[in-house]
Order: sequence, then structure tokens, then C-alpha cells
Amino acid sequence: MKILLIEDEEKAVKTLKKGLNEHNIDVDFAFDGTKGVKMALASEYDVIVSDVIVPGINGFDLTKHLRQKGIKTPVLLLTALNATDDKVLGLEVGADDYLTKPYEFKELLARLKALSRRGKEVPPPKLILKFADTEMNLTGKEFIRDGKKIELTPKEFALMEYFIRHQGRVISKAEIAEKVWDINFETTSNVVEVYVNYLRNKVDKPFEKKLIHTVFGVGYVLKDE
Amino acid sequence: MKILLIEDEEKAVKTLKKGLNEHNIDVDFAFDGTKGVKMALASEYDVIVSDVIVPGINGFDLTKHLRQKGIKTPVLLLTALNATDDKVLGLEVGADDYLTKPYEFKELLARLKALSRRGKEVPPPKLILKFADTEMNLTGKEFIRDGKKIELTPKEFALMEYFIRHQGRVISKAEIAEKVWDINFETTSNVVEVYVNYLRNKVDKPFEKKLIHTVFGVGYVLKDE
DNA sequence: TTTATTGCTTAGAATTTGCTTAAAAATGCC
DNA sequence: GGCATTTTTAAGCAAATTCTAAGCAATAAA
Repeated sequence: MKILLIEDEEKAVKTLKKGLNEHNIDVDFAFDGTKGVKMALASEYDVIVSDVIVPGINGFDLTKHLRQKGIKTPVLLLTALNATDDKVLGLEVGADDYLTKPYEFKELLARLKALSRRGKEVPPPKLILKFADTEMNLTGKEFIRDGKKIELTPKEFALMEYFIRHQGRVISKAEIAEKVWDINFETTSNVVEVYVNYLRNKVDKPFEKKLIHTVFGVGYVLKDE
Repeated sequence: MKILLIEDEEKAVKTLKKGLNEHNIDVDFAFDGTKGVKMALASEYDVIVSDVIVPGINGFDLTKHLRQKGIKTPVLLLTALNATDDKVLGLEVGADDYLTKPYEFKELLARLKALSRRGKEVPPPKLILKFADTEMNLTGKEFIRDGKKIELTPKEFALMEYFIRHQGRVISKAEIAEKVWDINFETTSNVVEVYVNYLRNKVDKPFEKKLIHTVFGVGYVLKDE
């Protein structure tokens, strides 16, 4: 196992490093948050352990930062405070566990093992929908056509997903409004048309084959013709 | 959207209710499983969210119970950290999704939306009318003769549908005007004639056999002769 | 054969429906 | 709170459909 330790008390680092090494755990360390973020981005760790109060970026912000960058490595925060609010904040921010000082080395070890196991858990099954030469990753919100990634906004993505889930069937604008926009009443809005237009610009225009077809007076169909 | 939340931690309920309400989601809640089942049977929800460990009936048994009663509302179970076995059991029992605590509110929201959408999906019954060598798909507004697809405008389609539904019977122009155009009074308009002409051009002209026949002074018949 | 009636065909005017664009409003992020 | 992005609204334009009207063709009765 390999962990990243972010801690500014030199003595603590030394003790921990020694203790952990004895249990076959490699330890990289950083003395401040800024350095810590850089290291976390640079290499893969099983767990990141950070004191909440360190120079530069503090533990909370560090966690937030990493999560925003898409780093999902489990984070264990260490703090002297036993404030419940801090714990809540820590978890909100994306940390996975919390340990208040002073703690027993055994406890730290146990949690590290648990977190490491968790990090290695098989990621939840990737939900992927496919249609013609397109592919959409529902968990990653990624849409690809002909190998090229296409950036879609959330609404565009939801609309495309609805199309793919009902490929080959003609879908009325009212149905789309209801299922994708949650509009249950008659509406004069033309959002659906606007978004179909947006989708076409991104998904169809750059390609030879068109996938979204209009059925006049009825709605739209997604088909490969 | 309206969900049922079964959770015994009062604080969690409060937080969730507030957060969900902000996203336009109505929340009913029950503090124990027994009450939860009763409520689920009494009203319709888009999604049921239940902690696995609640007083009375637990999340698994609750799901099983509801499924036995024929309730198909999607169920999202909340389980404690690292309980991989729980996941498997939950899904076997008929739950639709699981979320391990601690979870991000965003994630919960995303899954609720996904589940709500799934619950509302109803496989559309394909309505197809057939006559002679023609076939019409009422949901897709597709008309086919002799394997060849023929594009019809909405009015043309409606007229053809009326013909097929009354195949073999002589239909007066007044009847067509009333049933297809919603014209209930005497009219001097010749729309019906015009549209029969349009239909003939598309449906009969390119083929040997004619299907639409004029009965002079009376009306039209659809027959295969 | 003539004539009145009924039906057919056609062009284009009127209407409806869909597309596109820009800007305003709302949302989310630092 | 300001900024960037996303979503919605609104209006004008384009395309397709629907309808009207007029002339022509077919039919039936005289």
C-alpha cells in the first residue's frame, strides 16, 4: 500500500512513517497543502492522509480541490478538534473518514486498511448506452460520436439520453417536454425545438449521416438512415 | 416529483427534506419500516428511499414486501459504509439502486432523477393496422405499401387511417368531412376530394392495383380488387 | 346529343409547424 | 458578489401542409 501524508509536524511525520513502514505501507509526504495537491495529482495513492491544519491549502480545501479534479482517492482527515461541525464539513467536502488527535496508531492502521479496500472496490458498473456510431457514458456524462468526444450540457445530455433510450420510435414534443423537462401541462414554449437544434448542431451537423429526424406534425425519431 | 423517505435519524430526515424540497421534490417520510410499507401502499410515489437499518421492517424486507404486493415503484436503499454483501442482497430482493453512506447529496439527487425516469417508462404498445399489401404504424405515423415506405402528411395519414378502419364499406364525403375534418355542417368545400386525390397519387398511382374506388354519387370504398 | 351534375386536377394563397438566432434569465462556480 | 455557462424566452424566418377556387373530365338523365 502506498499513501500520501500531508502533515507539517516533522516529528509526527517521522513517527508515522516509521510505524507504517513496519506494516508494509509506503509513505510519501508533503509539509504543506499546496505541495500535497501537486503530489496527489502527480501520482496514484491508495489513501491520502492530511492534517486539517497545515500551511498553504488546508485539509478541507485540499479535499475539495482534488474531488473537483476528479481524483477519487480516499481522503482521511486528521484534526485536533473534536467538533462535529468539522466532521460534517469534512464529509461534505468529499473526505471519506475523519480521525481526531490524539488517536491510537492501531486505529489509524485499521482505517487506512478499510479505506484502501474501499478505494479498490470495483467501481459501480459503467452505464453505457450505444446507438449507431455513438456512445454515451451515463456515469461520466460523456458523449462520443465516431470516436470524437462531444461536449454536451446537462439538458442536452438528458435529451440525447432520452432519444437513445427510445431509438427508432417517434417521440412527440409533448412527451419530451414531460419526460425530460417535467412539464406536464400544455405549453407554448419551444424549448424542445431549441434543444433539438442545439443537439443537431453538435451531434449531426459535423457528420455525414444524420441521426435526429423530424416527423412533421408528430415529433422526432432517432434512427440511422 | 414525490418520494417516500424511510429513515429513523431525525436529523438526517430534516436535512434531506430541506435539500430535496429545494429541488422541487416533495418528501413524505416514515420513521420505521412498518409505517413505510403502509404509506407506500396508500399513495403513489415516484421513488421510495429507505435506510436499510430502520426500526420495524428493514429495508430489504420492505422492498420484498412491496414487490409481493405488486408495487413497482423504484426503491433506493441506503446502506452503511463498505457493506458489499448488503448491496448484493438489496438488488436481489428487488431494490433498484443503492447508495453507501456517506454519500454526496448531488449523487442522491442524480440517482433519484434517474430512478424516477425509469419508473415512468412504459413500453409503448405498437399499434399497427393492415390492409391488403399496406401497413400503417399508428405510433410512428409510417405508411408502407408493398414494402415501400410512403411519406404521408398528417391529414393524409388520418384519411388513410379512416379508410383502412372502414375498409370494404362505402363512405360518404359528408362522413369523411365529419370524422376526419370535424366539419359537422353542410359544406361547399372540396377538401375531401382534394385529399382523396393526394392519397391516390401517393398510394395508388405508383402501383398496379388500385385500392381507393369512387362510388359515383355516394362516396368512396377501400377495397382490394 | 345535350345538359346538369358530380367528381378530378391543379395552382397558389393562407395557415400551420418547425427552425434559427439573439438576448434575457437563471444557475453554478470561484 | 461577479463571472461564465446553461437554460429559457421571444421573435422572425423558412418550410411544409392545408385549403380554396377555378377549370376540366366523367357520368347520368333528358
